[in-house]
Amino acid sequence: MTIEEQIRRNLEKDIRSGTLSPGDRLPTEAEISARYGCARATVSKAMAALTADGLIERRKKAGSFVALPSVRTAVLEIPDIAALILGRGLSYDFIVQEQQVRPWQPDHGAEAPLDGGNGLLSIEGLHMAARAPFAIERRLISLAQVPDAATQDFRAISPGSWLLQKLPWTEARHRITACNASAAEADMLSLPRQAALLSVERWTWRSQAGVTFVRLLFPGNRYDLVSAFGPTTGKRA
Amino acid sequence: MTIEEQIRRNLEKDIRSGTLSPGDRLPTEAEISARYGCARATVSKAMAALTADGLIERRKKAGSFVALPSVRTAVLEIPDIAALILGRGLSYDFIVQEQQVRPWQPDHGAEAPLDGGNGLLSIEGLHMAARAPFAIERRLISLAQVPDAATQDFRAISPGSWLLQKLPWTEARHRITACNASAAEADMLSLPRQAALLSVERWTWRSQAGVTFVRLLFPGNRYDLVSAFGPTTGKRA
DNA sequence: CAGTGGTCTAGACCACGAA
DNA sequence: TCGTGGTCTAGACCACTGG
Repeated sequence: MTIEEQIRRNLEKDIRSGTLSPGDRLPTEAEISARYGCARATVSKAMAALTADGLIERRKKAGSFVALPSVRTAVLEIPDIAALILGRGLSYDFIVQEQQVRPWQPDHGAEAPLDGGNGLLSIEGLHMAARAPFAIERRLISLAQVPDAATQDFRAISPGSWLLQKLPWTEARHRITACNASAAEADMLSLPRQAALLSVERWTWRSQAGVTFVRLLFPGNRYDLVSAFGPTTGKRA
Repeated sequence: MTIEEQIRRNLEKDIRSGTLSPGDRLPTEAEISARYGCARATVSKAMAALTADGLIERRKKAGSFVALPSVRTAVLEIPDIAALILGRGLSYDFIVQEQQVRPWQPDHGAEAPLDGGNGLLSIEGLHMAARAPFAIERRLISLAQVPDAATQDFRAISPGSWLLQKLPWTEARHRITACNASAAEADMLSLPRQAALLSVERWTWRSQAGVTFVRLLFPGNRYDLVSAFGPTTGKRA
């Protein structure tokens, strides 16, 4: 256990247990370094980590204080569907039901416009787990950003998996809602009419340019979004 | 702009833009410090930040490499409902519909058992926005962990808000699903039968002890969980 | 074995901002 | 003003692990 880790854990324990309450002042870096018999830089590193985690706030001249948790955050893991299904030991297939190039339309432009210069590839398909329908996918891909998509065969690999390896580092924004299945959607998923669906919408971009938009519809009771987390003040992404 | 920040941003730009691909080797700390004319500790700090953000992986003797993003994460903000509604400029009320102390039962014990030593306080209520129903809340509170809850009047303040200020630093786990409203739930929320509801379940604990479990039911189309985020390898909480 | 990151030191200077 | 955190330096030693 490094000295930095000792300092960080001791302070964190006092904060999480309530020994120190929001607003309480922590010792100065100089005081802590004296107590642990270490350099101030070591203390600084420990407290920087606590700041990054949103546990404390630091103000020059004033000192360090236990933060007031304002917004609770939950870190959801959004796995690639193919990987998720295969990870459960089930066979996976993606069935393309519609695939066509369309000119750009101000469809989902309000939230995060796609780069529509060369048109958009529109794909509708079905994710299958063990030959049974698992989720509906409706996707738009910017051909200006991903020209290769026009000639890619998405029967071999789902658009999500393909884009993930094609553009490894992207940023995204999610919107999660619930909706009732339309007649067609219910049929596709082998669900009763009006069944509750979990809708996950994702806008993805790279270097400020909109790359893809996708809406995934899951049977509401079959797919769980789960998170482990903690409260933060929202400092760190 | 600090030197550390320059180094971090330059590397991050190369990774996000694809100039550097997953698996590519980055320069050593010594090389970078020479190029920027700074101390190695400064480079180390910059690369430690990239590691924390999941952008790179570092192995002794081998070097630093662009990470392969495995799991996509989305950081959802889970606001306090009262704060959320008031923030929209609407009036907020919490209506308690049922409140009783019950002995511990192995209800939700499988996921994260509550500390049931002194029994559990069971609350069912309705969050109201502008006098209209907004969400159903069903909650269990451990009286062993929060004895004051037994005598608290939750007509003045919702259980969620009260617990938030009573136990500022807790940890939680969320589960998000969609379900069809039961007849009673539809009536409570003034929705048609079978309406799709967004269900947010939260287990909260503090210092390894289960504090509370809550299930919130929102009209699926009225409440959006939105996140801003990016891909990570899941290194940092 | 030897290169690499991980950690630490004892100092330094500076910018901020509360008193 | 001057205490505080923010940053940086030029070194050091060590642990790990790939070659």
